Amino acid sequence: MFDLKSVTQRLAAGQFKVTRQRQAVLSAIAASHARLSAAEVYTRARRTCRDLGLATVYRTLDILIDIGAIRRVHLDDGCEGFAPASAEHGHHLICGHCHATVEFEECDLTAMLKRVERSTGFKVEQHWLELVGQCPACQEKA
Amino acid sequence: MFDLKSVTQRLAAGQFKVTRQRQAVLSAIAASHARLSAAEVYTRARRTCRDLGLATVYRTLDILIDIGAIRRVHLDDGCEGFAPASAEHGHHLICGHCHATVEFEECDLTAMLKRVERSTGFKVEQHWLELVGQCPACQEKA
DNA sequence: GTGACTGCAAATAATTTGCATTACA
DNA sequence: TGTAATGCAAATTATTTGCAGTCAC
Repeated sequence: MFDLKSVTQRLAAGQFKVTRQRQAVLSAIAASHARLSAAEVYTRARRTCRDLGLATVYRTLDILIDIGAIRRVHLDDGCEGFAPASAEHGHHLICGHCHATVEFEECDLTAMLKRVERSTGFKVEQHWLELVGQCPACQEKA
Repeated sequence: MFDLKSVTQRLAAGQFKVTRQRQAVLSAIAASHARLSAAEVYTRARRTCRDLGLATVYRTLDILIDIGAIRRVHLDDGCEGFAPASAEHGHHLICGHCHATVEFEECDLTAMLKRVERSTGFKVEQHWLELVGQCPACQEKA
């Protein structure tokens, strides 16, 4: 689970210090249930921590990815965004409208991967899967 | 199929002019069987067309995506790359070592998507899938 | 001929790095 | 207290845009 306490513990368990800035970044991501760009994380985290620098946000995001607390997602404009990662192996489903983000674990590509491996001779090592759609709330509004 | 002739025709069929520069970009991508970054396309296409500008490469790549001749892929460093797109609906399998790229069409996520839709309430509209592995040649070398 | 296309250089945007200072453990 | 972490500003990298000249049709 992505909850503040457990992530803070994981930070401390690593060789990482739990600073005011890191907590602010963490809370901003935890509070938002959408994928955020680095700039968005910066803006939100700054509400809690006035003197936060953008460089620190980038540095913190890297660490959070390292310890598996968040995951990179691909944005439509080519840049990268970040979303909380609860599951060990999960993927993200993102609302194309409001960017609400849900994580799902049911990802059984095994059969497909086998077939692709057989037909191409490649050995598949990792996969990158992201779904875009419309969340319940945005469906109602439409 | 991604073959020079058909893409050239598709260019002409649209309102696009078939210029020396566009042909160079096209040939560079066709010749390489790997995904390329914009800078790599530039370097390669320049061998054929000495006075090619990087801006033109970007402009051309956009057009090629529009007419469905190539597809964006996600690079490990966060930037974007480009790979030939033969099939209407295909995905890419990329060698993590030499970047050789193969397109595959066997992508039946239907069952999985149904399940995800049911459990999340989202309506899935598009999916982004990319596989990374090791190509036959690189497996032998290892 | 003429409007789309181009190169170049300058503008923007996204991210990273260097370094003197601060603050967690 | 010692060292990792920080803010800021400058550096780097990726991409886009403006514009005068050029070329495909």
